[in-house]
Amino acid sequence: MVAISLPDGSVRQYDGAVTGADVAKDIGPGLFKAALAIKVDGEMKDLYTVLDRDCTLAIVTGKDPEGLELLRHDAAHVMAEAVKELYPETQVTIGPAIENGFYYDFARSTPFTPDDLEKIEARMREIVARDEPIRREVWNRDEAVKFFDSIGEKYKAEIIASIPSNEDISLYRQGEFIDLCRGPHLPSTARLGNAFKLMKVAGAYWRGDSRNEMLQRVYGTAWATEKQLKEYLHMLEEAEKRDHRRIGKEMDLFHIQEEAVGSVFWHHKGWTLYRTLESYIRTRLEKSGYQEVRTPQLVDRSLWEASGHWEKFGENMFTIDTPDERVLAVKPMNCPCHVQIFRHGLKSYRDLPLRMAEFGSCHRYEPSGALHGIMRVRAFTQDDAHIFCTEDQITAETVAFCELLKSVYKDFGFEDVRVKFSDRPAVRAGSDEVWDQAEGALLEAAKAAGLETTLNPGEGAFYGPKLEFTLRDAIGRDWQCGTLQVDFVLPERLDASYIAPDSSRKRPVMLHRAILGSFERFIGILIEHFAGRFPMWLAPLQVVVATITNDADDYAREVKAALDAAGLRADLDLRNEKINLKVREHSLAKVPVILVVGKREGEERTVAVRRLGGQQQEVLALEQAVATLAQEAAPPAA
RNA sequence: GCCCAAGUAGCUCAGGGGUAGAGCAACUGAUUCGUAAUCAGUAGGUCGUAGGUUCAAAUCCUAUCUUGGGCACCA
Repeated sequence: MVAISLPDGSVRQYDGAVTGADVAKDIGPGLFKAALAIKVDGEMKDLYTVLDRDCTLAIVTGKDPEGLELLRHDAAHVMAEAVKELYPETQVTIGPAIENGFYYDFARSTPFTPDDLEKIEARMREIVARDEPIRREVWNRDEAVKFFDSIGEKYKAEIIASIPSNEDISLYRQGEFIDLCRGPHLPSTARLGNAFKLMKVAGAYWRGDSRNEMLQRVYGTAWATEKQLKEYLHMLEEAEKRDHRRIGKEMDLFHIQEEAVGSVFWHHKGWTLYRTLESYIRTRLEKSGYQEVRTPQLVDRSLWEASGHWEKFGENMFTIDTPDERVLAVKPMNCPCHVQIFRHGLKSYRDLPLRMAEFGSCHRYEPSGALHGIMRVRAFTQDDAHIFCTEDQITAETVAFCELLKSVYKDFGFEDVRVKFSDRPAVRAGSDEVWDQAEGALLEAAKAAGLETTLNPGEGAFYGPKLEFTLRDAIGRDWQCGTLQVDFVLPERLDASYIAPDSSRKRPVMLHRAILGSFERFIGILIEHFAGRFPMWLAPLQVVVATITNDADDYAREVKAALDAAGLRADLDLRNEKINLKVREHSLAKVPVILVVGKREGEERTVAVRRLGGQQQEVLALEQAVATLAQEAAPPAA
């Protein structure tokens, strides 16, 4: 007897061993049809796994997250099968499920064309229609290596060869195609359905190493239903509409051109946004006990040699040979310069913690392929600061920083921030005791600040662990903005010290920290986050006064003057055009407020307030409207 | 840096060996009009750059730059 407990609490008894498929069929033909796999005692298994002892069982369908992942994984396998049928000389490598879809890396001398993608996709649908059973086989490792070698799949053979030789491995066979895979898989190719689409081809290095050969990666998306697929494609279209590069152009915020690759030309509107952001964060820093400084752009190589940047970061630095035969570097970071200010004059423990902030303009020679709009550039400005403190102060300073960061993000409407904790890398400076303390303090402080962190093992800086705060852009890409790094190394290398209570000289600890990250990236994220419809306080142009007829011109000028006097960023539209056109144009330009004035408003000294996206207007007395708008336009920190 | 794709009017895009096209924007004129497109007319381009093939190149070839999507990178 085999007793199988189902998620609803019921138990089914069977005389002997059954498969998951039998149980599903037993429960109902609808469920059997939808069944993709099973979960036995919490573990994902093939639908046709034999159940010969008591267990808990859940039938997994496309509605379950695990089922969807399975579906995507199978889509990758079906794609590989299609490719092998169409282009037998191609070697297969790996093909996992990823967020929203899947990919498969192929090795072949000629790259796939967009045309090939269509053919592959069509063949995939044929394979689905063929309804090929997908079955698991267990092989001996060495035989599997031999087998894949014999059919010319040297990448597969290499993967299997890296598995310990005493382990058996599982292969999955569907039609003529056989692939190494841990599984589980769908029972047959028909279960994949047709809610998938191949998206793009891209190069990808074998085993993710740029020293290896480049493979052809084909990306696809796959869903449980056609409706979900459609929704996803629609979401991508919407995301494209809020791409910061598109909106930056539409709203006349900035541009980038060939002669200054990786650097932003800020137009007046974009620069207004930039200045608003800068002034906001400056106020926040001042209120949090930071001192703002300004350090040089060009610094002699000797300082970078002393700090270690010349050796560790040299490839990313712009350098200049001067007529007097010196070599200067355009600063890629502010930290060494900040240490110079710290070193200037004797510091006492009473001066600590010393929080030194700079809106430091930095240049880094980023690889050409890394550049991306204004999100990843070669010239950028950080809201950078270094906190010089004692080891005892690390926790308190970290908590205070996290609080400040959360509060700043909240002011922009970012509530769900991903935080990664990067711990000690293999190559590092400092003793294990120091690392224990630094990591412990950082983790404890993150917890105290109410942050949930995911571990990013071995990704810390060579001088200390770090917290990375990431925000997600319109199309799901994560961008690191804020950071906090604990550094015991630079104070040592650049000989920073303070006088302790016992009048001995001690090394301070440096906390490198940024909230926005870079203004360029953060503004890019803001543009996408708000789709260009900025809240009043950030909007480059806050109010447009639009007239209905020229009779209202004089009054409109008065209204504009009142707005100017209240410190609002306002424009005047006196053109001889219909109000419909004016409303349309300023709405498309995403101006938060349009004040419509006609003859009536002039006589009554009122304005008709029309808010972006709103259908109705509100008629207010001029003074009242200006006061209300001025209040709305105040930055959160003021 | 590597793989693929794309660069045509201010913007969005069509054209694919035989004198360069559309819509919107711009400009000119008319229209003075109550909340997302008033009408008419005019002007606008070394087809990314440099070579080559050809009687003839935006179109084919080569190189190069830039952009986009990935990969690698991101102290």
